[in-house]
Amino acid sequence: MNKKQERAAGEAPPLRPWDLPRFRNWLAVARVHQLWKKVFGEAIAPLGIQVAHYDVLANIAHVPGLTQQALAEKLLVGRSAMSMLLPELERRGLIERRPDETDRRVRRLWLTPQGTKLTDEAMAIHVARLEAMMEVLSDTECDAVGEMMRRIATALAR
Amino acid sequence: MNKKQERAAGEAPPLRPWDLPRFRNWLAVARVHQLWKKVFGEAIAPLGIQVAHYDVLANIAHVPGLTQQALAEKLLVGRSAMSMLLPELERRGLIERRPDETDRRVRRLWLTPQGTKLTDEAMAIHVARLEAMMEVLSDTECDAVGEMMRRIATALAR
DNA sequence: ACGAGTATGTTCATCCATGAACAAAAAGCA
DNA sequence: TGCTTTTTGTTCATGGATGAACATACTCGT
Repeated sequence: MNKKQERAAGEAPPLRPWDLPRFRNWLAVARVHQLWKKVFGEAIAPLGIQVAHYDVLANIAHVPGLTQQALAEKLLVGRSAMSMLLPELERRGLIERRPDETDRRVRRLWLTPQGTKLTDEAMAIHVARLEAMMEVLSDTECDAVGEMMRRIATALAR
Repeated sequence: MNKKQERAAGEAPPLRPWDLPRFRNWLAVARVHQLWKKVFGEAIAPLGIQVAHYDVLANIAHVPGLTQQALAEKLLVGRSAMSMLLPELERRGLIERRPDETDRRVRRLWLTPQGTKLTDEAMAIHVARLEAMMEVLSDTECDAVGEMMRRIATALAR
């Protein structure tokens, strides 16, 4: 007997994502990503910052003198989000926005000593938690995941 | 010569996430997830729904009669988010909220015929896009990713 | 059966992110 | 040089998600 409900002739049965093995696998990816954001957010909350703040600080630490535009692209958010977020970090003395010397439109981002200190602490928490999470994968497994994800990313951004 | 900046003796050099291979690999995971959400959101926009709506509809299609609580847990959001979202879907005639017969607190969720039709269309788009995205992985590769992600998820939810 | 504790759903104030509209500055082009 | 187009950043109205406080209803232990 057919487990599916009756359906008029010629009408294709609806495709359900849960029927596909690929979907179940993708679901696991999405779930891990969501869980990580929650776990990491709670881990850095004691420092008085949120994940969005950390992403900004860490990227400035990685590429000092970044422009707001470049930062927004890295973070896959709109420029306006930076215009809302950065003044807060500046007010708290964590970052500095200095005008570019040749292009008067752009404001380049730098960490203050205080911001550097906080970012170092946050990054330490970050790497510790990340290592703990990825501990269940061997190095080769982890690299394999990264390689496949990069393959997917380039396919998606076509 | 040491590329790192001078540092007082006894002070550990700060750990930067970008130094770790595992971080680069994880970054690829996060990037793919963000990209997917954007791409899929644009794909179902013509149907007049957003990803959050789709997640609700698809989960009701998968488990008809779901409670709001169970749905919120599946989606990793708070119960209040459902209280805000579901009335809108009900107003548009896509879902129905019927009280449970024995427990008068819970409201169980069902798709209307109209909602079923829309969800079928959305799920078709979903699986098509998903297959297109995962096309660059072989079946065994895809399964391997899923298995590793499930391993990480259980480690995270400890 | 009674009361304390627990579970479900709603409301509300608040916070973030978005995207359109805008101003200022730079780049391209005749 | 002038004029248009593009780029960078800001402002603002909007919408979505959150978590605390609340009301209602169920459960468990006695």
